[in-house]
Amino acid sequence: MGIIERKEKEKKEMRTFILRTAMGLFLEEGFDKVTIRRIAGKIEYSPATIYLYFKDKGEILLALHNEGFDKFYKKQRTTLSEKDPWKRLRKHAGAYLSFALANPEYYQLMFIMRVTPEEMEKKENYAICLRSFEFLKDNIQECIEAGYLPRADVDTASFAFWSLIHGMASLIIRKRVVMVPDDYIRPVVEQAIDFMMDSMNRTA
Amino acid sequence: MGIIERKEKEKKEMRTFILRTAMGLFLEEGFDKVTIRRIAGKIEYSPATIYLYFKDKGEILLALHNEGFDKFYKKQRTTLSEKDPWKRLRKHAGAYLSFALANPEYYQLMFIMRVTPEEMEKKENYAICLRSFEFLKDNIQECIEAGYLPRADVDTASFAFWSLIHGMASLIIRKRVVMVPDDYIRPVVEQAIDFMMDSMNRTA
Amino acid sequence: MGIIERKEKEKKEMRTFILRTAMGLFLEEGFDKVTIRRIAGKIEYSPATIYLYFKDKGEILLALHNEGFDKFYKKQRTTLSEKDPWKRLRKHAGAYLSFALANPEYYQLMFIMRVTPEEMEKKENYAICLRSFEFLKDNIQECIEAGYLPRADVDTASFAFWSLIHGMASLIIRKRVVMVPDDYIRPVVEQAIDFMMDSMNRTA
Amino acid sequence: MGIIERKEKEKKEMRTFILRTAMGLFLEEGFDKVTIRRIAGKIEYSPATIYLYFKDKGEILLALHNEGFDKFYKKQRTTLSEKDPWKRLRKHAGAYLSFALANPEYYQLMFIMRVTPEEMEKKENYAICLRSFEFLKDNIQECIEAGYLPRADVDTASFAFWSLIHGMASLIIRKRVVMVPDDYIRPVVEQAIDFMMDSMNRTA
DNA sequence: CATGAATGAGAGTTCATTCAT
DNA sequence: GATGAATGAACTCTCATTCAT
Repeated sequence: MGIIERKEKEKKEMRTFILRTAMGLFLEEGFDKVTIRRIAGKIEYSPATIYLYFKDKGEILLALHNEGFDKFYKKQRTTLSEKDPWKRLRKHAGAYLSFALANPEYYQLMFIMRVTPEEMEKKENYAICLRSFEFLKDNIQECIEAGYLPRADVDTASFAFWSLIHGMASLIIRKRVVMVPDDYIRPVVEQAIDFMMDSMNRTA
Repeated sequence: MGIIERKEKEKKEMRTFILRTAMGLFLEEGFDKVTIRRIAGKIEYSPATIYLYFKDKGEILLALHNEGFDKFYKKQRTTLSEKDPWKRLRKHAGAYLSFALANPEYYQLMFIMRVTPEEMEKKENYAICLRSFEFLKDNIQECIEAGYLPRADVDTASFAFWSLIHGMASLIIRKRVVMVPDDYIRPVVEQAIDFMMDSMNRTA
Repeated sequence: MGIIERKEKEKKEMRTFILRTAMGLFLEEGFDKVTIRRIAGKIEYSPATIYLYFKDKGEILLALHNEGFDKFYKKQRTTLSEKDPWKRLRKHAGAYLSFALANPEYYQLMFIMRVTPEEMEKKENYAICLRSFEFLKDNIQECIEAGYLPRADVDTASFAFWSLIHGMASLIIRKRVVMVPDDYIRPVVEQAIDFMMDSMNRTA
Repeated sequence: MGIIERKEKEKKEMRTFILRTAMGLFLEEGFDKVTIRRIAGKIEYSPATIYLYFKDKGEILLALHNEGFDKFYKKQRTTLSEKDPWKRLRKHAGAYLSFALANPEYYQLMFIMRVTPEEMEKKENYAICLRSFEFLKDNIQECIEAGYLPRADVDTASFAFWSLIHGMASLIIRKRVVMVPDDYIRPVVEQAIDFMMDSMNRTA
């Protein structure tokens, strides 16, 4: 079935093309400049064409959202090179923030944007999100097993840890850290992580 | 001049009425349904009337933003009844989250919404934001002075603490805590705070 | 009837105040920024107050139009100091253009702005306009009688002369003389007048 | 590609349709009744449709402005059939006024309307205007070379001549020639031209 | 005399989406 | 598969004007 396969491949390529363009707009002009018309204009197709590849605008955003989680998960997995779970967790925190600050548009789609009840109540949509959370939780579980984080409950610690780093990421992305000049933000972040992790690790 | 006073009062009431209505729309339908027309429609006035009370849409949002910070600051100050700084900090965290979860629309305007460079980056606008942060910082400074949080730097600890609680609040408001059923969220939050605070407090 | 007189005087003063303010807006911000609201705002009265002194916006513009003609007529009469009718006509041309270029807003109201059929079909409105035209015509009549402008018909010559200077004034005011840099316009104007007048005066 | 051609033709026709409608409104109701909505209403399309053919309102006005200059230039060139430059100049004056009085809306756009600094002061926009002026200037240059207009400077004479005929045209269009009944205006105009041209031509 | 309050009408513009071709 | 053409429904905002007080 070479023909069918090729057709499918072409369809995928077009979808990718559209997504790349949408992302470009996102980056260059901000969220509310991502409109069907603008995407169509940029790829030099008609707006109607977009609808051959995506049901509606929401589907485009969802695809980007999922794409973001894929990229993110890949980034998370790079921490696996570190064998010591505690050091790995530290690395994880750094990688999380690097991802968020380097890809703020993805990060917004993934963790900040309002989700409509319908969209996100479907399991298939947040499964991808859970996968990343589970990855973090596994790391924390290992830390507990290795004796770091004495007395910590894995669910509680995971939620707390995630909240901490998401809190930093989202405050920075949404420009609420007005008390720190832009150039100093990264060191401040690192210190905050170190402080919190030192605190949590009673064995230190 | 009773008349003048009454007129002023009425004007204020109308402003309040508009703000309340905007807030209602915010809650019921989400941010981008908050339009001048819809507000006008809901209060059964003409759109033009809104402009008698507010310069433009930005002014309405800014007013709500500031209103939010006022309410928030009041809530923060209720913690002052607790004299022990460490217990007060714990109370502070609880109050923060209570405010955020009880007033998610305010919270979004205050800490989550994208800010346009011009409008909200003016010092007069984030002064009100800084005031709340300073309040937290003072609490943490007192904790340090009282011997809690040994070796913590006040700026680092303040940023970390804020990030932690903002992280929880914003993940919940934006419905990203899919792994916890709604009814269990509050206890999970409390446990996470306890876990983190216990960790930080080496004297415990 | 001192009271009635004073009342009338006050009414006139207010009208004048409004007109001055309207003219100021005209000058500073251009024609379409002259709105009832803006005038009211500038004089720190309510828009409704304006309507106590003027029937509607048209009446304000008409008043300014007439005011312009008064100023203009005064300027025209300054040429009377010149006894030789030909020299006086030359002076007249210069004075006309000086007025137009120094008071472009008045000039627009007087000679360029579209007039609604109703407004201008009333004799009382263009009587003031005719007066100025008659003044020019008288000057030209005297030129003819003095032997300048041989064979010229006074009506034809008056219309031609007026057209010439109005043409220059309006082209300049409406920025159509793109081939001449702003600084050179006045000399070009003077040369054009001299050229035309020399031509017309066969006795020269 | 017959299809593409036809599509292009249809697009052009629609643009023309819109322009014609705008022009109709201009004539019937005056400049400030020319709104996107009214145009749309008249052609029984939605306002949004207009934007498929024109970027914005300015583009429509600019198109009409340029269209006017094209028509005008064509009219100017009809004078070339006259070989004697002096007779041709006389014909030019007549053609100018005929154009202005037969197409007052075009004339207003071209020579009377206020131009916004940005839009119309761009060279590409007044190039078309200069072309027409140059055509007049060439005619006058030839007159000078042929011995008419002795001692006239070509720039001065061109500006003076243009001012004269524009003066007549704009005074008539803007209804300032209240001293002449409408039916007599054309003859008055012709006499004025004759008078002025006779005057200028010392060889007569 | 003055005005606060209100509005109907309307401006230009943009969007997601549809559908016949 | 692709699109040109179209639109309904919004949007923010401004204006001249009215009228009860």
